[in-house]
Amino acid sequence: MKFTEMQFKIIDKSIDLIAERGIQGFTIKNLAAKLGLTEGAIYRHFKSKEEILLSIIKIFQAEASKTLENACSTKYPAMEKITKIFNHHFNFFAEKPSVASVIFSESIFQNKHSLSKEVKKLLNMHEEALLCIIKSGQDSGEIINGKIRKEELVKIIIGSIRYTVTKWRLSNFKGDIIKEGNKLLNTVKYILTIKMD
Amino acid sequence: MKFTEMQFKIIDKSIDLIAERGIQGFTIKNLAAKLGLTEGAIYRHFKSKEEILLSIIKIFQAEASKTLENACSTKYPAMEKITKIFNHHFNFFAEKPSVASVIFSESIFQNKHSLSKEVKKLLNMHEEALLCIIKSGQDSGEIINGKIRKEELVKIIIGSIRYTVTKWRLSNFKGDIIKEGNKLLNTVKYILTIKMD
Amino acid sequence: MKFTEMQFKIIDKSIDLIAERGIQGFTIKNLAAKLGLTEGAIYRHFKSKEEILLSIIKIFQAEASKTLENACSTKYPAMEKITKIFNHHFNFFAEKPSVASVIFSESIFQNKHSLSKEVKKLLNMHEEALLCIIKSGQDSGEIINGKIRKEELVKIIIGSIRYTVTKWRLSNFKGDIIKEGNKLLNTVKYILTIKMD
Amino acid sequence: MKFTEMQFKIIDKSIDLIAERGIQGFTIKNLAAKLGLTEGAIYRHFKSKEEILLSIIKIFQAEASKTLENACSTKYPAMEKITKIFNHHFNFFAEKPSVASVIFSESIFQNKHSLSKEVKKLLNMHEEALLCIIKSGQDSGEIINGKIRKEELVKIIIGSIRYTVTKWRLSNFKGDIIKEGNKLLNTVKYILTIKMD
DNA sequence: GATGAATGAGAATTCATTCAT
DNA sequence: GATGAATGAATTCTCATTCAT
Repeated sequence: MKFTEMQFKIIDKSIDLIAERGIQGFTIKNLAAKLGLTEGAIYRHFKSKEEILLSIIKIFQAEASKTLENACSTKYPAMEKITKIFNHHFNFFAEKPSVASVIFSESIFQNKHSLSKEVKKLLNMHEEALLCIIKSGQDSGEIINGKIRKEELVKIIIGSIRYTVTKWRLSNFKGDIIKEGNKLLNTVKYILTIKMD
Repeated sequence: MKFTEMQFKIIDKSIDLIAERGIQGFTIKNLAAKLGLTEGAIYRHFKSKEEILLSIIKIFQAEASKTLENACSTKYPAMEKITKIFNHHFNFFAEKPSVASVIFSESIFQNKHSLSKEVKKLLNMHEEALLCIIKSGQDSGEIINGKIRKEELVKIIIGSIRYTVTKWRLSNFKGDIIKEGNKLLNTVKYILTIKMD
Repeated sequence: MKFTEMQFKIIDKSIDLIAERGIQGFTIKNLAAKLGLTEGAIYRHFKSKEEILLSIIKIFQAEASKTLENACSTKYPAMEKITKIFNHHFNFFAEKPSVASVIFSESIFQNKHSLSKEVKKLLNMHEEALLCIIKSGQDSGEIINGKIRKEELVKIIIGSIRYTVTKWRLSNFKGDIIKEGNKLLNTVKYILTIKMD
Repeated sequence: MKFTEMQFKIIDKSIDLIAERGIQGFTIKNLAAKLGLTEGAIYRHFKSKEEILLSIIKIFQAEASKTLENACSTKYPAMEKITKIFNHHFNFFAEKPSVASVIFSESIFQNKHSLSKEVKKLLNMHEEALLCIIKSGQDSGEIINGKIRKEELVKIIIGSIRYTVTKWRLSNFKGDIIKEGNKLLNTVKYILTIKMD
């Protein structure tokens, strides 16, 4: 997946546009206006609108794999790894709120099979990374909560992150999302390390 | 908010249609076909497409308020209340998977301010009910986890429910969502009742 | 041309509606709303929308022929007859401004041949009556202006009345149209009676 | 108000279309057919149907101001100016009968406030030019009719022109409108120069 | 690479009219 | 007489895409 500079620009503006006006506002006309181009020009860089959407997901995937790839294999303590993931995500959203608007809106990509397939892949990447981290933490004795299955922990972690960001988005990005992320991180850490009776 | 029989039918088919084909597939033409009517006929029952979407949210709200209204005021134990909410939701989704496709897809309604306003209201209703239940549980000593702020608990509970359902939807409703709900419920119960050190 | 009470009511409201919203706002739906009826009900009284328009012209024609019929045959002085016509018209418009909006808007009826034919008839009725009056006035020596052909006088009289009313309408019926009518009448009288050199 | 060549073409055909079939026949579909284009193509040149109508009036205004602008300021005799105006208008209508169908049909533009506002402006332009000419003629002694107020003279002149053209239009442009215009001009000249007693 | 114009399909909505009740 | 629901055609406008220049 190599993109030209112009393609990156188009993807970027597409994300902004979707964030602002929803999938229904994501039209070639609107996109061209945002880019200061004519509609035809966009087709020099992408052969269809669907390909732009696909590229958005691919970018997200690439971004995610950069962060997650070594998530499990490295030897850092599990808690440190989780902290890193939290920080990375919330910092990223704080910097690019429009991404936050798009990345958790799977319904946007629901239309075409080719798109929703990739969305699922993206979701699974995160799940697997988290699962692996938790497992390694359990193995090392760092995560001592044994009553809760790791699959449930993953649901809770990903779910609460998603919901926190979704709420932030629905409030038009009011409030400090990084602070919110930290609060959530502490809670998650606490849950992961509570002693069994 | 009183709806005629026909309006209910239209709303119902609209939810199905959105579930199947996304908002982009939610066209008056498709809807009319699903209803076995002509396009014009729909406008005798709703004055615009937006009004149909609004009505969907209103129905969700009405449904929610029926379940949540007494959530806090009644004297049942908090755990019982939470169990009830979990059961109600997951049973509902199991019965009407298309609702699950729509209700957590806020981006569908992002287009128009009038719609997103109502979506936020719906979200807040659930938050407030849960907050109230947790608070009452904490007051009664039932929920003994004092280290975690109730706002964080709410995020975790709602977030994990939403994510569980979202995943189920993305898998095309494969698997037993009720069983998934129960597993999640147990985890949540466990988290709520862990002793502090 | 006999109309039932309800038909009169429909015609009346139709004129109002056209006056308010133009021909394009003259829809069965709007008309039904104005009448406090359903759309279907109107078809009990008129078999088509075109028939309503036709009836409007017929009413205008009937009204006109009542005023003009004896215009020429009676023995009153020409000036008195003209005064009467002026007064009658301007009083009528003052009372029913919406008629003023419709009666000089031939383009409204331009659509269908059956309509525009009747409009022409209405116009001719007025022309002939005036022509006849002027001729009788010239014969009796009352109208002494011999340099101007009576056809030109008719154009001037009808044209200036129409224009006066059109301007009044475009100003949203502001100002005293009866006073305007009197000023115009005096001018016309003056023109009709100026001595040749 | 600069128009592209294509915009001019569209405006031109729009005038023709309205002349032929009334505003109710002035549909984008009909217009596109007349232009040999698809409906969508029109929207590359005008952003709405209303904008086309607005442009028609603007063109009329521009045309009028070209003719009227110097109407008063130049030093030619008043009669000559009036003659010029008459000739210009009647020649124009003779050449483009469809314009005659549209320009005096204010009710066509009655629908939208933005349109009727401009129609009034157009009317006022003509009134003011004529008023100014008559005043200058009275000052110079050329127009010696002192008994008739200049406002009434304007009504008579404009009204009779309008009516003459309207009748010609209703007769489907039969007869020689230029000859009609000349007859009217002579009459007007006569009225303007009759001696007071 | 980009523009401007065009296309053809399809969007939401409105319309006059019909008809069973 | 009137209602409410429906129809089918038409309306304005938008869309993704194409292509000559």
